Amino acid sequence: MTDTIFSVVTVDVLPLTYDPDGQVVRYGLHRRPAPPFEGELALPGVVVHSGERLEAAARRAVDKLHLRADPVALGQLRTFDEPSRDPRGPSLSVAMWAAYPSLRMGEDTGDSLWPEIADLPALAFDHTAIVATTRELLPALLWQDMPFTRAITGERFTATDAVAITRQLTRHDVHRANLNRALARIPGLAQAGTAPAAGGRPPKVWAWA
Amino acid sequence: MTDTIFSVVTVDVLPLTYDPDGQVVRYGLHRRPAPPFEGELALPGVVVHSGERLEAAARRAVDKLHLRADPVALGQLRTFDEPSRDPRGPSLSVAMWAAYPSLRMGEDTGDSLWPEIADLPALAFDHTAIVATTRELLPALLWQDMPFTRAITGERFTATDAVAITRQLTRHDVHRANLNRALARIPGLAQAGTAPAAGGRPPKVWAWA
DNA sequence: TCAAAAGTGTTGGCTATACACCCATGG
DNA sequence: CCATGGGTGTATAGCCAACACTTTTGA
Repeated sequence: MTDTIFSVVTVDVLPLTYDPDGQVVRYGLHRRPAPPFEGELALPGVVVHSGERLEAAARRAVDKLHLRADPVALGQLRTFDEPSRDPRGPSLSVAMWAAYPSLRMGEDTGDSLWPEIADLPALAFDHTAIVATTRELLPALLWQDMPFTRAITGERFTATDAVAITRQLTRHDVHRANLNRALARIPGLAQAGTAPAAGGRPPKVWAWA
Repeated sequence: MTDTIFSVVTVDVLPLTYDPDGQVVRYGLHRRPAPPFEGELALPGVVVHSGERLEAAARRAVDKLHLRADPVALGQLRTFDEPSRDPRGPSLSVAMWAAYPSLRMGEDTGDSLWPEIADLPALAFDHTAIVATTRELLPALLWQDMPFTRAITGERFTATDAVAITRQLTRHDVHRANLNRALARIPGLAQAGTAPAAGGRPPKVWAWA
């Protein structure tokens, strides 16, 4: 083996989900069961097998979260190449997003951890930097990349959900009225009645075609 | 060697340059000197060494163009993972852009080929698809990603150059007046007199800080 | 009937677009 | 002094942010 010619490539996944109860966008972590960084928090990642598709590797990676649910959609973010990112030796890491249907925290999430997207604890490897960098890419995807958006929102969502998702991913406020008008211009999105509300006017429901 | 754990990773580079004489944006190709695809046109690419930075690999790759000039700036585009993209076996390819100062065609380009960005001949490997996909990412970089933009335009450029670059990268028309106003709002860009013209009013010169 | 939550309407400002017109140069 | 190419000004439309106001529900 000419060891300079073969590389270790990992896929590190940013699992995302929107929790409509708390109206919070969260990302998934697990505690590493083995060295290096045993016991520390990390994004789910695997070494990519030769010939394996990145999406297939990402699906293997998220198995580490031990969820019953599967990601609805996956996509590429960017590739990290800092040679010292893994103490075991040089590796490349392709960062990908994986959007899940809404998960009931605790009940559906097992031993995985789901901090809010605004929170960033210290993580294993260079995962703190990966989260910091890649979550800045998400505003460009929301309401622009439809597979991503549709997977995050789910098939039906209220205008209030849309406001919450937008505010958390873009980190600045949106006005409900203006967002509703923006949603009306998105092809494939249509109004579908209203949703029951707790103590207020029932919000508009948007549904994907 | 556990052959499923190590991957072949290549960097394939989209070398870009703006030719102010013809006012054309071009990308660089070379004829492959060896199998596979011997004699066919291809993007310059190399196998990434273990522990090598992607930018370093990209700089090695563009050596295949045999240019005297070096790229002014480089950046990542996306990663291609189709397993059959190379007949020698599965590999990943990280596509990167590399922006060159303006090159006099023929004189500065040696045996490399520089088609206009709108042209896409049949290329070796999956390079036709790589060019087709990645050139769609360039409109998002122009006038947004300053290292990219500055490297493409060079330190000084006329308003006419700006129109030509924009039209070719975005594939739709811009009006000179409006583009000039947009440029005026870009931090770091300032007017710097005018350039000699051939048979018309001398165009405004823009210069980077 | 009130508070809470959300929809609707309206305004002002900004940006984009298109066009008309004016200006500087070379021949 | 004319053709050429480029700058400048302006009108219009569209979009966006902000805010006031109205509507719908549950208590």
